[in-house]
Formats: sequence, C-alpha cells, structure tokens
Amino acid sequence: MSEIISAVEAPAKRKRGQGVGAVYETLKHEILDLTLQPGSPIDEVKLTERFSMSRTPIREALVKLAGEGLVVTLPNRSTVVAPIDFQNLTQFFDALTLMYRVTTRLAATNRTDAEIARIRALQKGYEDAVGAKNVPAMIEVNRDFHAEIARAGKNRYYTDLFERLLDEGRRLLRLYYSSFNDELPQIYLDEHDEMVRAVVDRDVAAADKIAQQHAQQIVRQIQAYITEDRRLNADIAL
Amino acid sequence: MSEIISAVEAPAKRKRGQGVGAVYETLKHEILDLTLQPGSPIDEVKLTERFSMSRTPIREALVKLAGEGLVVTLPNRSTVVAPIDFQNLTQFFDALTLMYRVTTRLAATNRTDAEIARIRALQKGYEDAVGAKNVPAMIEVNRDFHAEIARAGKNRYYTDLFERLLDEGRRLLRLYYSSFNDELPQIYLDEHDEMVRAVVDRDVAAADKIAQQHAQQIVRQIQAYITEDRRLNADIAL
DNA sequence: AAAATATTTTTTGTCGACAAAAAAAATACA
DNA sequence: TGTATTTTTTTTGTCGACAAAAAATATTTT
Repeated sequence: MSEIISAVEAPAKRKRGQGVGAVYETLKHEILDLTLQPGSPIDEVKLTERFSMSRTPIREALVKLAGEGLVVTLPNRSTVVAPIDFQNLTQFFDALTLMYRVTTRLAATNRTDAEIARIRALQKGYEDAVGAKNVPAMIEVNRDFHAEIARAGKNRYYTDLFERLLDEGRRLLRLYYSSFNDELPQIYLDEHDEMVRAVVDRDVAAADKIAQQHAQQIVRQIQAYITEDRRLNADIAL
Repeated sequence: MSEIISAVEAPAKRKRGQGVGAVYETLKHEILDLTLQPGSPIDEVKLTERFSMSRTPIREALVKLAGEGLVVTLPNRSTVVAPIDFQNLTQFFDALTLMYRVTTRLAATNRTDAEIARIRALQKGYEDAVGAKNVPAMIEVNRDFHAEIARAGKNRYYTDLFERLLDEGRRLLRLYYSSFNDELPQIYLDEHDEMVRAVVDRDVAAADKIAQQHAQQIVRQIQAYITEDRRLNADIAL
C-alpha cells in the first residue's frame, strides 16, 4: 500500500461533502486490487489517521462499500474486507456468462459511434498492457473495456450487475496473477477484437456467440487456477 | 403514515447496534408502499424526532438505502425518495423479464421440498389477498412469492437483482392500485399455479415458458396503466 | 499447566455541537 | 412591480466525546 498521501486525503484540499466519496473510492480501489486483502479487518481509527478525518464519514463510506458487497459489516463487530466466495463460484460463473452475453448483445443493438471509439481506445490500452506485461493494468483495463461495452448497451440494471461481477472477477484474477511472469493467452486479445467487430457491425448473434465463448474462456481459466496443483510437499519422503 | 410509534422506534427498547437497521427497514418499507412518495424530500431532523435518535444512524440508514436505489443523495443536498424512472421502463421490463425466466428456471433445478412448501404457502397467501381484495397485501405477497422462487434457485446475483426489480415493480403497482375497486385478473393466479407446478416437477423448459408469459402479462399491464386515459375532465363541455 | 474468571483496553454505535452550504426571507434598487 | 442583493434561517457534513460491547490481558482456580 502506497504511503504517499494523495491530494484527496489531505483535509486542506478537501471540500465539504467530498469526504465520504474520497474514502469510498480509495478503499474500493484497494479492495479491488487486493491491497486490502480479502477477509482482513478494517480499522476505523487507523483510517481516521490516514485520511485525517473523523470516523463519521469513514463509517458512511464503509456502509456504501458494504452495499456493494466489497466489505462485510455486522453490528458491534469490525468491518472486514469481503472474502472471496470460493464455495459459490458456480453462481458467479453463471451470472458472469449471462451478463457477458446480455450486455454484448445490447451493445450491438444500442451503441453509438462515440462509444465505439471509447471501446476501441480501451482495447488499444489492453493491447499495450499485454505487450508491456503489466498485469495490474491488464486486469483493470479488461474490466473497463467490458464495462464500456455494457454501458453502450444502455440497460443500467445489467450494467450495474455486470460491473459488480467484473469487479469480483478482478479480485479473483489479482489473486492469481501475482507475478509478472504469467502469460496471458493471445486468445483474449483476439476475442476482444472479435467482440468489437460484432458490436461495430450491429451483429447481435455474433456478439452473443463471441461473448459466450469469451466468458467460457475466463471461467475455464479461473477454474484452472483454482484447481492448479500448488502442493509444495507432494514429493517429500514420509 | 401511522403515528403509532413502534417498539423498534422507542430508544428504551432499542439495543445498541440496532438503530441503523431499524430506520433502514422502516424507511424501506415506507418507500416501497409509497407512504414516502417518489421524489419527496427526506428531512433528517424530522426523522431524529420520529425515531428518537441522533442524525448519525439515520444518515447511515440513508446511505444504505441509497445503495439500493431507494433514495437519491447528492452532496450538501436533501436526500430524496427515488423517483420512478418512467423514461427508462424499457430497461426495467427487459431486465425483469430475463430475471423472471432465469430465477424460475433455476428454481426448477435447485429447489428443495421445504422451499416448495414455503412457495405454496405464499401462493395461498396470495389467493387469500386476492379473495379479500386486499391490494397492498396482494402486491406484497406477490413480491414475496417470486422472491422465494428466486431464492430456491440459489444464485444470489440473480436473487439480489430480481428482488430489487420486484421492489421497483411494487412501487409501480402501488401507484396504480390506489383504490380497492381494481380487479386483478384471474390469469395471475393461474400463472402462479402453473409456475409452482413447473418448479415442483423440475421442468426447466416449462418454468422458463410460464415465467416469460407471466412477465409479459405484468409488463403489458404496467404499460396499460401508464397509457390509460385518466383525464378526469376529458368529457366535459368546453 | 490448563481452564475459568476478572480486569483492562480497544473498538463500535451513537450523541450533540459546530460550521459550511443551501434555502428562505427580507430589503434595496430599477 | 419585478429583480437583485443581503440577511437570516435551515440543513448538511463532520467533529470529538461518551459509553456499550468486544477483545485482549491479567489473575485466580482447578
């Protein structure tokens, strides 16, 4: 975690009414990039020192984060960063796949040229991150790419749910991409390109097909990571 | 709005840590049954008097409600009860229909016998409310019936979204069922029965089909109400 | 030495106060 | 009379304090 205090954390620069939002954004970002580890306790008093503000706005930010499933609060107990729910990944995969399909289909129907430009810029950013082997950027831009497609679909219910699922996916991916040596399959880039093409061409069926294919890739990859044999002592003599 | 102060609103009975929750539940209920009208301002100070507590927990409850889209908060401005978004009903209908289908399908796959019993009890409650022409109860039990089906499907992402959509539907229906003279079509009861049967029989295709049919009915009815000619002076001589 | 109990410290939920921002009311000007 | 400006009042965001609840530590009992 960076010890540099950003401008939004210094009270001299903070306008009244912007406190809660600043804390919320900062903590959300740190939860998503696993700076704040799943299951770890959140210390309100430490946060008052860190953000130089009283506990009230910090608590309000935590209530907001709780509403998004990013932290877990119970009465009279420490708030904790939301654990990763390995037991119910099937639910996650099911919803993620459906949302990939639904949002990409809608984007093929409802997108504007400006949105296509933004989507393309994000895909370029994704290519750059892949080329640079910048894993955190790859994960973040990938999320933004798909979120932009969802927004182009113009159904806020789906966009909201999908963004939440993408954020959850971000945490999962960050758990496994812990070193810069991981290779990301070229197939992701290709599938993104294909997705863009379908959306540009307003080809709903193709959009649906590539979205489902892409989702399956991601699901398979996450599953592969979870089941990967990481036993260090499998061969020791007993 | 009832002026009777319930037990949870009296500080002598309220346990530490239960304040936010009590305010949240009460306000949520009042928003959903339109006691608190869409677009109306929320007066924090009045709520302190009403609930006999300070503004801090009331504000936290409002943050929570905002996270669920039930109120709208902006910095340095009064919180208002969420308006009904008539301009984007297409999005709502689309998502509602999909969630009816998805949750009912999953219920047909994943339900337990205990859940069937609960679903049946709710359907009975719905019948009773229809028989009694108790419109508020009808609207509320209908919501609970479908929410229970969703829970039987055991995917929390879908359940959460669906519950939110059902609540929104509740507000829409309450807007139109303002008198006890409205007749609710028998077709709703029949469709509920058919839904239960499909879920009991674990018939995914039938569940999907009846869910879609039911959703279309509801969408059509809401649309009919919105476009219904309710001008009170349409026939007066000028 | 382990378990149970008591005490102390820390953390959480809430309180009421202060002050910035917004809204309402009053006053001045054209 | 309508508009602009000023003043007053109200509301919102945050503060630091108090006390209940939980956690940690110390002491006593088995």
